[in-house]
Amino acid sequence: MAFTIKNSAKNGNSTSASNRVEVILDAPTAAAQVDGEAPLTYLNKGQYYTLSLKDKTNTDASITSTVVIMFHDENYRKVASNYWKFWRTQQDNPQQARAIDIESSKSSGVDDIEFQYFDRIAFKWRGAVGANIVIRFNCLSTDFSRIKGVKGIPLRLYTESVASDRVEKGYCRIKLFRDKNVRTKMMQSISRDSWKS
Amino acid sequence: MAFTIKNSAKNGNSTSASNRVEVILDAPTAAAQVDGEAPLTYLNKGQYYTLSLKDKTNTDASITSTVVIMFHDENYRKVASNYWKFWRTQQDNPQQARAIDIESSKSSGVDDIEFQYFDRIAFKWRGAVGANIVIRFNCLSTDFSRIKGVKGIPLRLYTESVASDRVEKGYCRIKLFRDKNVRTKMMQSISRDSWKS
DNA sequence: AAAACCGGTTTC
DNA sequence: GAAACCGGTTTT
Repeated sequence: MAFTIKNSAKNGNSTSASNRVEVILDAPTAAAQVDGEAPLTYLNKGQYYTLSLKDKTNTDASITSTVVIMFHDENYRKVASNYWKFWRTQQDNPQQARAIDIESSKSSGVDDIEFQYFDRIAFKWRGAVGANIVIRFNCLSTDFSRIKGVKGIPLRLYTESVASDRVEKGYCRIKLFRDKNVRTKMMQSISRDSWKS
Repeated sequence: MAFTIKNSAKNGNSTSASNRVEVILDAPTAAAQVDGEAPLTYLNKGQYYTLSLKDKTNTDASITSTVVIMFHDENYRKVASNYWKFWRTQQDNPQQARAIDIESSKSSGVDDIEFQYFDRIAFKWRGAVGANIVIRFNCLSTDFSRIKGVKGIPLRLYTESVASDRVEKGYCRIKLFRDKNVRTKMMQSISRDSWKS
């Protein structure tokens, strides 16, 4: 029952009119709401999700991509280091805690995976082949405060791909929940094209 | 709309059949439930409550009483220090954090108030006069775990009074909530005699 | 897997 | 002050 959130052609501040790299988050249980804001995809902490990358031009070149988990709202991003610092203290092993992980054995088409930072994964792939990475998140949208009973903070799954000296950016607005299962409570409708460039 | 929870004659392991010291918790908004367990009184963190002490024999002697906030269940009391240690780390000033406080200016008939420990108050009063102490709790029943969504731990308001070389003990099962207002949600019935000796 | 529970928070 | 919201937890 997989369903995909596609990289839409809708453009933000990119210099080119169309995107060469297409990113798709395969979120089996995700749904999206419209609050008048960006669509929201619900994901579960610890669960595996596949992120597919394709070069629409099929050029046989090496592309370097970085996948980052960050706060969606600008106000939160301004003081992100404080939130992550708090998150870190709540983890079992603050030193080696990672907010996002890649499952190499389930991923394909990727090379030179780097875990330089706790909040991102960098890797290379070939445009003619494409890449499928299986990722997992180790944080909850409610992990950034000890206050009980409050709404979780919307996060952003952000990608940056460098192909032929050109940088393409894209992101998806997500919320991370605790449940291992589908969070049926708030499932409402299925939306596409929530991946923005 | 004050209502009182009286020190019942019901006896546990006291050596005497009746109690000389009567303790009454004046809990304006409290209610009690019967789970087949001890009655439970709901209190609000930060709110003032009056505890009255009387010498039923009206003897004009000095009585030393101690009021303690502790865990009601034995299993929790066994590892109480761990819970309180955690609670302490969550407080603004772990060093001088107190779980229970007395408002001296509103209290009457008390002398030599001692704050030797964070979880108790000791003081002297005269049997012929009685004492009214106004106390306040600085902890929540949910403060002993960072897990969100779980039930709060039942606590115990415990008193120990020394009069004429005789020690009288009593307690009341309570739960401390956040609300500054009445927690009408779970108010069900009014019960008396929930103060056990 | 679904529904109820829990209690702090927010809204009305 | 009452009711709805929120999401982690527990129960069924």
